[in-house]
Amino acid sequence: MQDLKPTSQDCSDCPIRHRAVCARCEQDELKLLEEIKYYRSFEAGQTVIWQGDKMEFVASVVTGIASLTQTMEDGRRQMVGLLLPSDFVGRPGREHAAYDVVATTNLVMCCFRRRPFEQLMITTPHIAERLLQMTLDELDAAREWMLLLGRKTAREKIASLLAIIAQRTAALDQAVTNNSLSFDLPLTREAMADYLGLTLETVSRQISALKKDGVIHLEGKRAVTIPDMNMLLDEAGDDSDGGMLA
Amino acid sequence: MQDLKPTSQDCSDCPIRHRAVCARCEQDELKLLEEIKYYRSFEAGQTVIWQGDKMEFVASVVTGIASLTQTMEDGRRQMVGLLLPSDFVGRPGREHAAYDVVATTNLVMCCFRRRPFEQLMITTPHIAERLLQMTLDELDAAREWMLLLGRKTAREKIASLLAIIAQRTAALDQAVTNNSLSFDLPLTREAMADYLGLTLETVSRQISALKKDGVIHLEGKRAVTIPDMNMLLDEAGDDSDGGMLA
DNA sequence: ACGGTGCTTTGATACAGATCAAAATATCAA
DNA sequence: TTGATATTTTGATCTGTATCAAAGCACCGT
Repeated sequence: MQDLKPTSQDCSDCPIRHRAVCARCEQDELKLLEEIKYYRSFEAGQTVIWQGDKMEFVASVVTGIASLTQTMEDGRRQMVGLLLPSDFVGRPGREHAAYDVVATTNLVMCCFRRRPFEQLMITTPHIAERLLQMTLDELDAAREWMLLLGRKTAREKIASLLAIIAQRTAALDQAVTNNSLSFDLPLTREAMADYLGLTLETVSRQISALKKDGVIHLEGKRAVTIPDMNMLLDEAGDDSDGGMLA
Repeated sequence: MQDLKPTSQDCSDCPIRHRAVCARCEQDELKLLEEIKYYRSFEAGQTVIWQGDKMEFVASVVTGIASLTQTMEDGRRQMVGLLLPSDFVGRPGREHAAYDVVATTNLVMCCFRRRPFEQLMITTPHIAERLLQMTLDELDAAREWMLLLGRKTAREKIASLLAIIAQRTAALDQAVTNNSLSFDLPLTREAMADYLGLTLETVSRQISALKKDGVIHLEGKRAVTIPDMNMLLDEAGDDSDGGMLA
C-alpha cells in the first residue's frame, strides 16, 4: 500500500489511475480492463443514473464534474458527494444505485462493466486495496462535510466549499501565484445550495458578502479569483492547518 | 465476498467478526491475530483517543458505545460517527487519529496493534475485502446523515436518530413485539445534540413533543418504548422503505 | 436525610436563514 | 438584434432554532 505514488503516465487505463497511479498493474490486468471498459459522455444537467436504477457499471470521472444527490419525497434535496476527475463512483457488489448521479458540467466517464470488474477485484487484491484507500478518503471527506452541515454558518459553508474546489482544481490545472489563485466555479447557485444545506438565495447573498469584504473576486458570474487563500481558509473556520490532506 | 454470512460463533477472535462473521479465516491467521490483540475497558465519558494522537492500534467495539467527534477551535462540536458493538475504528495506514473517540457508555474494545495489523492486511487479502465492505457501509451511513444534517427539521432529526438506534440495538438484544419495541437510550441529550447538529435544549423540547404526540414513550429518562415503529419512521421523513439495509 | 453535582426540562427572547416576491442579468436560438 | 428562458441578485418578512436564564430532578457520597 505504501508503494502507490502519484505519477502521471503509466497505466493510463487503470480504473484507479488518477489520483495516485497504481504502480503494480501487470500487463494482463490491463488487458482485462481494456475488455470491460467503455467511455460515456454527458451534457451538463443530464442524469447519469437515477436512484434505484440497476447499476450496469462502475466508473471513474475523466473530465467534468458530477454529483451524488439524495432526494426526499417532498423534494428536499441534499448533495452527498461531489465527483471531480479521478473520483470513482459505484459500489462493487451493489445491484441498484443508492443515489442520483447528475452531471453538473459536461462530463466524460470511463465505465467498467460491473460484474467483470467485481471479478477482477477478487483476483487482483491490490485493486481492492486501492479502492479501500479511496473509500476511506471519501469517508473522511464525508465527515468533514458533516461538521460543515451540522455546525458551520452560511458564510463559513460558502468559504469552505470555495476552498475545497480551489484546492482540488488548483492541483489539476491552475496557475497558483503566491497565495492567489483563480478557477471556474463549476456549480450553479442551486447546486451549491444543495451541497451546503442552504437555499440558493442565501448562497447568493453570502457570495456577495464575501465579495464585498474582499475575500473573493468575481469576473462575470463564474470566474472566481481568490486573492489570499489564507484569508479564505480563516473564513471557512477549518481547524488551522488546512488539514485537507492529513 | 459473497460467502460472508452472519453466523455466530466461529472465528470469534477475528477483528471483523461481528456484523458478519468471516467464514474464511484460517487457523494460522487467527494465531497471528491472537498475538497482536488485547482488550481495553473505558468508563462512560472517558476519551479513548484524542484527535491528533498517535494511533497505536485499530480496534473493534465489543460492548458499549463510542462516538467519533470533531471539534472546531471555538468549541462547536459535531459527532461524525457512532460506534456500536461490532463497529471498527482506526484507519490502517494512518499515523494520527483524525477524530476524538469518546466512550459514551462503559465500553470494551478489542484492540490490535496497528503495524502488525497492517502487515496482516497485506498478506491476507480477504481482511482488506471485508474492511472495504465495512467502510462502504459507513460511507452510506455518513451520506444518510448528511441528508439529515442538511435538510431535516429538528423533529425529523430526533425521529431518525431514535429509529437508527432502535434498529441497530433491536437486532442485538431486544424483544420486538409486532411493531412495538423498547430499548435503553445510550446517549445524553448533549450527545444527541452533537450528533444531530442541534442544541441540547432543542433536543429536549422535540423529545417532549414526540412524547406528547404518542410517537414514543419514556419510562424514567432513558428507557424508550416505541409503540409503533412505522409511526416513528413517518416522522423521520425517510424515503418510504426503511432503506437502512439496502 | 442532606447537600452537591450533573442532567433535563421549561420559559422568554433574539436572530440566522428560509420564504415569498420581483427585478436584473446572462444565455441562447432564430 | 430580439425575444424567450434560465440564472442570479436584491428586498421584505416570517419562522425554526439558538441563546440566555432558571427551575426541576436524579444520582451519589457522607
